[in-house]
Amino acid sequence: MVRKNLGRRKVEMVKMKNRANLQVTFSKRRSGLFKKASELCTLCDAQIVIIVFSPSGKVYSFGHPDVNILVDYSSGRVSNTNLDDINRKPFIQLLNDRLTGAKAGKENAQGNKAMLLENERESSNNPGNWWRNSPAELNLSQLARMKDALEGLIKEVDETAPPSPFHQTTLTFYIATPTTVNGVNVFTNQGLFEPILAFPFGFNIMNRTPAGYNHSHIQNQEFKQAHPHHGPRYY
Amino acid sequence: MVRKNLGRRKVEMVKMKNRANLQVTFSKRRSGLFKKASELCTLCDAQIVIIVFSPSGKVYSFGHPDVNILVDYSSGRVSNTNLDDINRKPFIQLLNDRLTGAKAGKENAQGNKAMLLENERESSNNPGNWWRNSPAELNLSQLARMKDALEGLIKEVDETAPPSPFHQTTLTFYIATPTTVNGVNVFTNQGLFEPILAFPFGFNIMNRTPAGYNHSHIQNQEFKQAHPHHGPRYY
DNA sequence: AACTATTTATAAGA
DNA sequence: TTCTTATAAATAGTT
Repeated sequence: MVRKNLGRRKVEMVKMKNRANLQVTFSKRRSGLFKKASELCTLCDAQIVIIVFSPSGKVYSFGHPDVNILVDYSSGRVSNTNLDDINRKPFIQLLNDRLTGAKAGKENAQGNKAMLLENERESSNNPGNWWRNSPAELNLSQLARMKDALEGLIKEVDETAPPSPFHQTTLTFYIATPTTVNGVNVFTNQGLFEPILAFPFGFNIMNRTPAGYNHSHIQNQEFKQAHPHHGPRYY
Repeated sequence: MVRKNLGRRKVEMVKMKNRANLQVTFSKRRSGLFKKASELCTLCDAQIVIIVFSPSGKVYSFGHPDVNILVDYSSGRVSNTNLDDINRKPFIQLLNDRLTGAKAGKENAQGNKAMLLENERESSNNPGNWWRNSPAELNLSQLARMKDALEGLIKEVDETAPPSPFHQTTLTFYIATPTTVNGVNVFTNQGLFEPILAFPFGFNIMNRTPAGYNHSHIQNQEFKQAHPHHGPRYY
């Protein structure tokens, strides 16, 4: 009987020449890498961050429990893995607080940021705070509002922060993309709009799959028309 | 004939209960993860950063071409992958310049940092600048000096930087560990002492395998006596 | 750290 | 892309 298929073949560890093959291999192996990371997190209770730049400059990331861990360790106490430790309120949480305050102010026309910050814990349980819900619950309108909120936060930070070699005006936000690839839950970012890094990293927020939407959604013609700014590749 | 070995067995995707098993699985799979990343870099010309926190709080990292890429992208132009772009001199390079100057000043008792900074390019070719050599060429005495230099840099940054919510006084440095695990060249960090992140990240530099030394070296009794600050596990 | 029987990943081809 | 298949590679449990 004749073999239909030669099967997997050994591949030499050098840069692939065939561009089409390289693209497909990149995609498969990136997926495999993230799956391995996911398994390591699950089996061994590890916390992992991965950032991958494709040769064409696209950015892919994996984070568990979420990419915010990079910042949560800013206290210098790596061994402290208790993310709920209130004494270790990280930089990013402060940013998110401000975003919460700013956004709530807009929404409710109350505008008292200080008060809203104090009430942060309560307000996070407020159903009006849609941006704290799971990504799957967001619709396109909400995404647009979230983008506004993020841009407002970036502007606010720019205007507030003093000049310093340590300060950069660009903040990068990562919108969690709970995508399922090959039936595997690969991306484990739980946050809704967690920055990858507090330090500027700079890729365009709108080149990501919006939270709550996966690849299939984006392939949808209706989505494409509503979101022409989205490029051809999303995760 | 009797089987010597039951072979690999399927494992349920939940946190492992047995602590000893978890530790060995963590080690094996982390190694595998880094190998996969290394292959993806080689085959597809990708650039990857991985940071892994073990459940016990230890930190392991992988970076190709080096972890500095996180900072090199601070210009916000992710698509520009040309690390040699002289117009995009990153934050970390500035830090390294200062370290170069400070160290050279100490070494040569000349102390004119500004001048040394201007001469940075030349001086990097100076055989006296041992810290620019490949990690394999470093000995323990040099490592100790490097540690001093790094600590000096951190102090200098602390004293110079203005207070800001964006500034933290802790800088974290990663000493490249060109370790070979199971015959696989897993760590590809080329830099000698590249920070993982410009943003504070804070794990103790001396909990890493010193550059130029691998696991076997560290197991050595002589090394242990010279470096009691090194914990039981090094990569 | 080594050993194998297995599971898992994946290169090609469709 | 996504599916299939045969093979390469990773690894769980053992020693």
